[in-house]
Amino acid sequence: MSGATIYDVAAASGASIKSVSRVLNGEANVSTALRERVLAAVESLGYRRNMSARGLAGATSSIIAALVDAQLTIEHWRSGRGNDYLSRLEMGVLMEVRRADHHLMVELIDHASPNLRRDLSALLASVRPRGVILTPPNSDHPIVLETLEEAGVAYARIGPERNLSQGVCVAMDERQAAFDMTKHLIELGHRRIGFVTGPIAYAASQRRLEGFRNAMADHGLPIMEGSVAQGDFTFQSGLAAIAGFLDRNLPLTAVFASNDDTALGVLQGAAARGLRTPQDLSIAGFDDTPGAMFATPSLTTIRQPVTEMAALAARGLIPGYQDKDAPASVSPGGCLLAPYALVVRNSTGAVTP
Amino acid sequence: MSGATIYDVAAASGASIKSVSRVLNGEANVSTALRERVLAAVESLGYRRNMSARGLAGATSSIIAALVDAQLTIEHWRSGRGNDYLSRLEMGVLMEVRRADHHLMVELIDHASPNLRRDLSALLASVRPRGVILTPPNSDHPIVLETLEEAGVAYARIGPERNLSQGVCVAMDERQAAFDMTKHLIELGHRRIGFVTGPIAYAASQRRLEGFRNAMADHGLPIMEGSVAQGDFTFQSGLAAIAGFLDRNLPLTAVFASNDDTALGVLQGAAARGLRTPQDLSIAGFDDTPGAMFATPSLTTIRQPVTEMAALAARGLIPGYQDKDAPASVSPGGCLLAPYALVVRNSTGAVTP
DNA sequence: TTGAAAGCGCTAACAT
DNA sequence: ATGTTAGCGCTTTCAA
Repeated sequence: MSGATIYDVAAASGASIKSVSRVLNGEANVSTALRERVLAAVESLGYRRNMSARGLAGATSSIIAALVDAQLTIEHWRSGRGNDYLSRLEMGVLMEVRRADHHLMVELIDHASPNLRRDLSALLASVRPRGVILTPPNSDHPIVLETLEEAGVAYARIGPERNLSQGVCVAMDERQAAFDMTKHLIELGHRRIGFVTGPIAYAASQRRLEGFRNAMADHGLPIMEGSVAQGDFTFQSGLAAIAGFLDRNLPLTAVFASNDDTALGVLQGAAARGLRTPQDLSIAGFDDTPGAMFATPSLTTIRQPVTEMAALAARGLIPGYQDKDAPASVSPGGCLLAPYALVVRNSTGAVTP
Repeated sequence: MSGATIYDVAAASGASIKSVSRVLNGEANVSTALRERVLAAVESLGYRRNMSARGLAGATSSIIAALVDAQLTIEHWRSGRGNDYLSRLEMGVLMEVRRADHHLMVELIDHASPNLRRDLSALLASVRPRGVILTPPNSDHPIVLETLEEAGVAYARIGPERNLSQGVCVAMDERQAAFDMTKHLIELGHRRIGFVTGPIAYAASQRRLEGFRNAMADHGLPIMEGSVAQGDFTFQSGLAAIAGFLDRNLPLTAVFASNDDTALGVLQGAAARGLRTPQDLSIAGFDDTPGAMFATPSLTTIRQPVTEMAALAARGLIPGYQDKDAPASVSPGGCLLAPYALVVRNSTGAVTP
């Protein structure tokens, strides 16, 4: 039952193992009759291809590896901040992978290690994954990309910054999303809007800032001196940013933070200084992490389509799965674009004069 | 470089492939001289055993599979609640797995599917994992356990309820933790404490309630009529529970919810009715999810050692790794026990008469 | 203590 | 359109 091999299927269906293999892999040149006999045998024997044997005989295994940054992950874990990004990513990969009889493997890689190249190529040699999924900031890591190229392993990059045509590129329109959020605030009557950036190392930080700037410019609004604070995607940096704004008596009516953790920091910092949200200060975030929904007030934010991006990535890595569903839209650079959403909750409101 | 095989290592060290294999697997009967020559060759060639070949030739692969419940996971994802449990679990497995040259695979299984047995045994036949990690409620799922036994695959159960000696059992002392939290509230002067339970399907729900009851009894405190509300681990059920308490004018000074999501619901519901926390109502949770830290006020809770439990589970599944570190404590039932922690934050305070 | 040889269950060339 | 055969890189007998 559980130990049926391709030979058993061949025997039961009166075909050769090669024909069985053809059917299983959806190759051409199989008569309908044979295909059906084979499929029937597969079903009745409960046959499943042995993953190890496939991996050993073929050029790659049936594994999609998510390369997760060790430092970042451990830091997330230590801080108690959680890692919502990772679980949403996995969700997307898992949904695709199961349909194609593939598997998800999670691997930690340390992008700052001096042994990065050695460790990564050892991993690739040992596992020989069908494809690898890279998340920021590894999506743009030169050594990682180089090692992958050398090993001839297919890879998908989520939210990459440069050389968008290298590998499968999947992204969301960060700039447009930040533009939309800023526009949302402006339409609520806000004119003096503060912004808290993300860390410089992340390409997304820059895009989000651009979207903010563009929206302000498009509506003829100036960006006040000192109203753009440098943050680093942490709660702490949100606390620091709002403290800075208030200490300098900037007459802001809204603050747009580059991610939710930061926005939550702004929210708490503002509350600590006696400001009510949204009456005295509207606050917007970016990402739509779980905390956004449960905050008081709940946070207006951009839902980042992590799951959808991961699904597109996985689909792009598994041959024969690209276009089974509606084709995704594509950016000028050639990236597959997943749709974000502006989620309006209770932390933003009309400006009260 | 990346394609070195065991034959290359054998040639470079002047040994047979069997000797190389012996060294790699830490088997006995290898002279020190030979071992060192082999190790040197391994190092200089950058050799790593091919995962697929190992899996094909041996009885099991070098994969630890985390069996994640599909329904639960998809539901978490849909609701935007996040899945902190999963990422903490993976963290623990990943830390152990890399030291033993093993890998983490994440698989979705649907515990409510009529095809559960078939799907699971197909998975096991295909992957042949070194071991499988089960989380609640699958830790006690009879079909899952049966299928695993039949397939002869080792498994670890996290937080199981029954037959604790079956498989590797890993847990925390839920009852004692709930006892400690209740005691914390009592020591702050609270005498009228409400409790919100978890879903009946979870063994932990019952344990936590017992801990609460025991602590109340130990301190000679009665449990007021109607002060134990049925919840289901969701934010909504917290909202409902506090609404129920308040509608019936129960003079509670504190509420202990069975998990953080529920506690956050209680917190928000209480605030909506004009109660300040902790001045008017102290609120305690359980789990220490990311939301607990960022809530306003931040939530007093029990830090569930998910990562540590997962690490113990992984260690228990990889032969030769059991006792490399300090041995874990063991419960009467034979479970490995990971240490929880009472995290006192700002949602609990002394009762104000 | 060491080694030779036989598979594990597939895929991939190469027939037919 | 179908089948034969030779590996893939290990672990596992079995010998020496």
